[in-house]
Amino acid sequence: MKYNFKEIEKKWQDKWEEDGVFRAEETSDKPKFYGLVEFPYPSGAGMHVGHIKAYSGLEVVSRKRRMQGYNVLFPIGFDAFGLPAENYAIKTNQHPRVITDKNIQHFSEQLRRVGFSFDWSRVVDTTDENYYKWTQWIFLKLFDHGLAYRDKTFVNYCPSCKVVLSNEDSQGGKCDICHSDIIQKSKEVWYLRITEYADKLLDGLDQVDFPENIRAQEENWIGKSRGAFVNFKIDGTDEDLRIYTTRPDTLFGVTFMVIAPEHPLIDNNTDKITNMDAIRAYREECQKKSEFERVNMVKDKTGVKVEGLCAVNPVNGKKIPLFIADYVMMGYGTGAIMAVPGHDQRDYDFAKAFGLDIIEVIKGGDIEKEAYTGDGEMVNSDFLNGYDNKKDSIDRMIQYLEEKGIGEAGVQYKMKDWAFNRQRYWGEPIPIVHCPKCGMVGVPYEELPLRLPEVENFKPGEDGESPLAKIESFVNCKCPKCGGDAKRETDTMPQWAGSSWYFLRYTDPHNDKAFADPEKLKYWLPVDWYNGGMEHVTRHLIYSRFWHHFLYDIGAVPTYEPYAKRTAQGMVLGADGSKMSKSLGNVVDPLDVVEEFGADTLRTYVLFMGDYGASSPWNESSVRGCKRFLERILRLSENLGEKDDPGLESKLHKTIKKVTSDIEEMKFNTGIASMMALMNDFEAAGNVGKGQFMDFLKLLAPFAPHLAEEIWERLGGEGYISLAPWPEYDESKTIEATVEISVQVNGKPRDVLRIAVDADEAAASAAGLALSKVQKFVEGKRVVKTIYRAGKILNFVVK
RNA sequence: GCGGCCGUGACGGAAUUGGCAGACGUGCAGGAUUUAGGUUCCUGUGCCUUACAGCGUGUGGGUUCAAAUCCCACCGGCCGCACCA
Repeated sequence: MKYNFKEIEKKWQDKWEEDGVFRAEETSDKPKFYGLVEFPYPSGAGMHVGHIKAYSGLEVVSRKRRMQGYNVLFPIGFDAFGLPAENYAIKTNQHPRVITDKNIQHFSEQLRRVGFSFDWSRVVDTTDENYYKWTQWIFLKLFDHGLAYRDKTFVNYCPSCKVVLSNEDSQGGKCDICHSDIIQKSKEVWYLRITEYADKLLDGLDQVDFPENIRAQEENWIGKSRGAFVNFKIDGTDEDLRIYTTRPDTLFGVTFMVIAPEHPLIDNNTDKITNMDAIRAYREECQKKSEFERVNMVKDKTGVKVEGLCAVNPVNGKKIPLFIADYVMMGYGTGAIMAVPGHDQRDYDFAKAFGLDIIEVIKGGDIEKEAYTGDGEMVNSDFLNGYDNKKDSIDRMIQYLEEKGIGEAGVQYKMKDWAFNRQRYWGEPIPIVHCPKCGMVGVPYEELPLRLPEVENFKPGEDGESPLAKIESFVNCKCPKCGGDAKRETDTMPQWAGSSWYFLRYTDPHNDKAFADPEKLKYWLPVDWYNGGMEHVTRHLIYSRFWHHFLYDIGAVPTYEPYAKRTAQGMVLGADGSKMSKSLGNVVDPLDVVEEFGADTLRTYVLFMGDYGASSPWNESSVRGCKRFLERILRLSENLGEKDDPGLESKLHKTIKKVTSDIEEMKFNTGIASMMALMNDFEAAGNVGKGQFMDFLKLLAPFAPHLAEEIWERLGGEGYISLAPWPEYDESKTIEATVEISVQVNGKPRDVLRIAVDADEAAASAAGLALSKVQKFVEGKRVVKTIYRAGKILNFVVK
């Protein structure tokens, strides 16, 4: 019979839907499995084959777990707030709601046609007011606990999108949405105090199963360092210049100090500084430079000496010059450093450029040539002389600083507080009222959701002002506290708000009394396995862990960490090996593949194409190869024997074992390969039993479920194969009675020997020596040693 | 600079407690069936060879009976962060 995948796929998708086959059970005695994939942003472009690969991994795991008797929650939803929909709305003069609904519908249809086993009764949409009500609720909780605040500082601003971006959203100085250059702008915006959770976010990594690269990337992003704060006196003033250093051991090597161009020390001492003109000129230069040149990472050190002020090294009373330079950032530490040119390459470069002293305080390098950043014995360092810099000197120095009251141990983080705002329409309104009398007041919880008002024009204001600011009926309100006239906050939340807690909502998506029933949270959490993209590690993943830790602290969720295990899929590249993009014209539309080859082929191919965690290029011939595999299965199903072939028994059991473990390890490619190999054996044997074949079919079911259901039904299988018990393997049957082992002479393979797995050395050795190909190399020589590993190898060492 | 990782046929990729390198798929070559084939089936396919042998996992060393796998040095590539004090 012809492989009519269109008919088969439609038929089973409809049946699954009708019977609610993939609905998670509310109460169950089964063990639970919560598998989570990153819900998509429903763009106008529709789904990408990358989405298919991203979801197929846990799709297969979830299907297998169902067959293994788990109560599985495998949900899907839509992260639908965001700029693309809004920009499209502006362009086409439609409401973002209309566009978003259309896109969600389109995405849902595509996902259904691939046959994903999502529980469609639990779909969440972050733009639904019944959902964002709770996003606002969590924000208010953060606000009530002092973790949401406003501050006027320099912010990352995208002039093209006209929005303020967080550090996470402007990595590399580029806007994450449109890739324009980011500029620094002084503006008062909302922040979430994620830095308060830096240590908890680090500690939590010890409780979860994250791969090393993800863990390292998060640690790196949080960027914790240990060191000391030291106060340097500014000569002739009563001001202290406070610095942070990770190298208090080198304090005797300080020969100058550098502060960031924006450092307030300058503005506080304009009367004493004698070269303010030069300093102002340099400050301007730096502001202009930051956009273009900082991306290119200029190595040349520039700066200006601050004339009229000088600093005093607190450990030896030496007067040292002070500079402003843009290699020191206002945003890290205290915006000021002690410069140790002998042992820091940047300070060294600066010292060379400005002709400053370089003192060696650690032996081991040649400071005539370059800074020595290694470890060694202290010199020129008074009470530290002779000690090891690392082992003893850091602690001794910190102790000294603390005793004298001139400094103390401290830690710093690279991570900054989360700039939490967008000056746009299509986002959750921030539920805060600005009252002239009471200050910032949260919208009362019972008044949530604070709905997005209808507006005529979604365009943002020229100076980064939200479109909501123009809606007087929205802006003007009464203060919830005092009842007086007040104004609403008009910024909306960033894209990442809704996704920071969506996995909680899936446990109880229709609850209108709470974001989820505590009992249901207790049952389903933590997410057992979360798969998503590497690009979200320093954004969504860290943000949602932060929210979850906070919710845990206020008793709103039962687990400290939200995700027990995290994995990441690799990208699907274009056939030319480059990233799929419209401009390169190498984009593959998953629906085209479904039309031409079928959903089962697509699903099998995206998992077969390579290592799941790695990127690999699309290859249509290989897609065809996967389809051939499925066709062969269908053909063989029409030609089965009633009795099982005993010769295939061990091959079948080996394959069951392999596929069972490969799915858990996300080694889908080798799992599929082993099923292909079994099919080859089946065809070669020619008399596969129906029972054997049906076991094989169950292995196939998570990958190609439509075809598996169809054949299952034709063969008289009971119920849905999707819910049939996963085949068990018998360990004893995976071991064949005889094996082929390599027979080597001096480590070189010379022949193979079929022998009983448990043959002893004497028997193996005798049989091995009898082989003519082995004889040839042993003849006339003396066997000095025989190495035999049962079932693996036989090696004769001869002389 | 810091952190994570990789280097295997024409291609995607297997093989990692060290034990027959190249599973599986693609591609290619030859053959069969077919009016025809982006069908199906069979055979072959790391390199050099008629064969035997020899050589082969980025390069050079090392450990070992045995190395794609472990160690050292180097070369090349990918990803993330980055003048982070």
